[in-house]
Amino acid sequence: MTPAALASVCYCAALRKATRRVTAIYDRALDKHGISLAQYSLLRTIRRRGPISLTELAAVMELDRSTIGRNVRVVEKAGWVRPADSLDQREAAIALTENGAELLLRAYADWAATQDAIAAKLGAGGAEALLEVLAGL
Amino acid sequence: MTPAALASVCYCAALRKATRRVTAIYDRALDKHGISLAQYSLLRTIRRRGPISLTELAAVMELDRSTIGRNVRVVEKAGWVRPADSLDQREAAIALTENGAELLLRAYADWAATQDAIAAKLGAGGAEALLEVLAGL
DNA sequence: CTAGGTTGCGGGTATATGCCCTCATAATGC
DNA sequence: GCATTATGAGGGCATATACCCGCAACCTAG
Repeated sequence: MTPAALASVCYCAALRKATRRVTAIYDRALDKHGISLAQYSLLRTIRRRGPISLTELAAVMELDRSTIGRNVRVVEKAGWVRPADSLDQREAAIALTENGAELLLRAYADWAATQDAIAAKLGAGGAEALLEVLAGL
Repeated sequence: MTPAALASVCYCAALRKATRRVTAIYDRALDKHGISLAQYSLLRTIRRRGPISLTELAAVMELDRSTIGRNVRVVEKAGWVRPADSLDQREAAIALTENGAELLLRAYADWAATQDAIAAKLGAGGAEALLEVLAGL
């Protein structure tokens, strides 16, 4: 049997299914703050990388530039992100607002609790192992 | 340090990023057949589960019913899927067409090669381990 | 200092995804 | 047998995602 025949389960389909499942868990935990996991992740990245251009943000998050543009538009409309100054007139640099920073603080406990729940489900060492495997993909 | 503080990397964000990356790899491999990984996976499930209702298909794939409805509409328009008979008048049962079955056969080699490439990247035992971990999520 | 290439974004288009509401059909209780 | 409940789809709405194209601003050769 070839390896592929052995693995009749598609790695990609399995990844996608697990991602949907896990995303739903985080989304439910963050729902009371009016934010999705994708948005929480976006804001966290913006907080860490300070004022940042859309292109650089896209590179960091490995998302298409246009995707970043649209996603940022949503959190900007919500008041969590604002345009930031930039020397390059082409650049649309953005930064976290006070409201955005406060939201991240408010939501942190729920995010962390979910992290712990996932880690517990993965068992001892499983969480680190998962992150390592995912990073290798 | 709490477990959450240790794991400053969000499991969900890591999963989502890896899934985007891997999906892009499969999508590129399947592109010459005019099909995406998501569609390939959908067709494969329809082939295996024979004529099936949208609700059952949604349950099997763990997707929202409305999502399945839309995704099926796309592959149906492409001629890979057709409506099937059903006793329940409410049900929209569907089945693979000849074209759909042939497409799956044509695309198989490229899918399998991608599977092997991913397995190689994961190393010995890594692939099985990944599937096991994902199934546990 | 201008011409041409480069880079940064936005918009158009399409799929993928989920939630909610509505409608039609089935099943069930009385 | 009819009223109520349950089930199956579909449509509206919103976000997430990618690709391509065009425009504007930069930058660099000459």
